[in-house]
Amino acid sequence: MAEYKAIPCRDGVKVSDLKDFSLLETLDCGQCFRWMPDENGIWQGIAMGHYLRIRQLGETDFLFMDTNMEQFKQIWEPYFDLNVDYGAIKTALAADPVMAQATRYAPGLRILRQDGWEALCTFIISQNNNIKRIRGIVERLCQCFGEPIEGGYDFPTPQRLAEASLEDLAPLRSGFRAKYLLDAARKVAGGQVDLSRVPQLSYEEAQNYLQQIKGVGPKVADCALLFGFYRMEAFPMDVWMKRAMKSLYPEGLPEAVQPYRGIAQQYLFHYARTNPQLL
DNA sequence: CGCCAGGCTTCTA
DNA sequence: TAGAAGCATGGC
Repeated sequence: MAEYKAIPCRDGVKVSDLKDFSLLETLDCGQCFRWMPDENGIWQGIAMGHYLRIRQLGETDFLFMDTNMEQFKQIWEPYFDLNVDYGAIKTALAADPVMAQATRYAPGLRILRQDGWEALCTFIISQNNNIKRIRGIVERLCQCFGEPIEGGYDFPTPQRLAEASLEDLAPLRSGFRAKYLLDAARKVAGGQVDLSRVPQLSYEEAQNYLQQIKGVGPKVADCALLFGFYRMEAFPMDVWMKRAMKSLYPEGLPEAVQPYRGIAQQYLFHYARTNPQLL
C-alpha cells in the first residue's frame, strides 16, 4: 500500500511523501481537458463539482488549495488515484522493455477517476479533433450550460443539456459533434442510458451499452470507460495508439502488460504523442 | 493554403 | 461486410 502524508494547513492541505505523481504528466497527458497551469505553475481546474488549485512543491510534495481535509479525503484523494501504488504497477509493466521506457518517460502519470458523464461527453467531443480545440469546446460547454460555482462553471448535468436544442449548442462551435452531445444528454437524462449501471456491467457489455449513443463508437466508449469508470480492460485506439502499436508492438501487446492495459495505454499514448519522431 | 486532429455515421460496391 | 466518403472547425 502506498503511504503518503496529508496534513491540514492555512491554505488547504499539504501533501508530502507522495511518490509517482506529477501534476504536469497527469493533467497534461490527454486524459482530461479542464486543468490549466497559470504563470506560477499553479494548476487550477474544476472537477467533481469543485474548484481546486494545486501547486507541486517538489518531487513528492504538493499543496492542495481551496480545500480542507474532509473534502480532500472524500473527493481529491480518489480523483487523483492517490491510494494506488503506481510504483508496483510500473515495476510489473517494466517486465517489458518498451513499457519500461514509456513509464520512465512520464513516471508521475496517474489515471484520474473522473466523473463518468463528463468523460463520456469530453471524449465524444474529442473525436476527429485536436486536444487544444477540445479544451476550448469543453470550456464553452461549461460556461453555456454549467452551474456557476466558486472559480468558474461546473460541468453541465445531462438534464440541463437535454433541455437544449441544436441551435443552443451553436456557440460551442463543436461542429458535427453537437448532435452527439444532445443524444447522449437525452438518453442519460431520460434513463435509457443509466450510467450508474455501468460499473456492474462486464467490459464488453459496458462497451456495447455506451455505443447506444450516437457518436459513441469503440474508441469513445473505451475512453469513457477508462477515464470515467476506471476500467482497466479498456485500451482506446486512436490515431496515435495505432501508430505506436504498429511501430512498438507489431506482434501485439505482451502478456505481462495485459493486466494493466488501461494504464499501459496512457503511458504509451503520452510517450508516442510527445515523441512522434520515435515512431 | 493544405493537412491533420484521442472517430463515427452513412453510403457504396 | 469491408472500405471509402463525408462530416465542422480550427491548430499548425
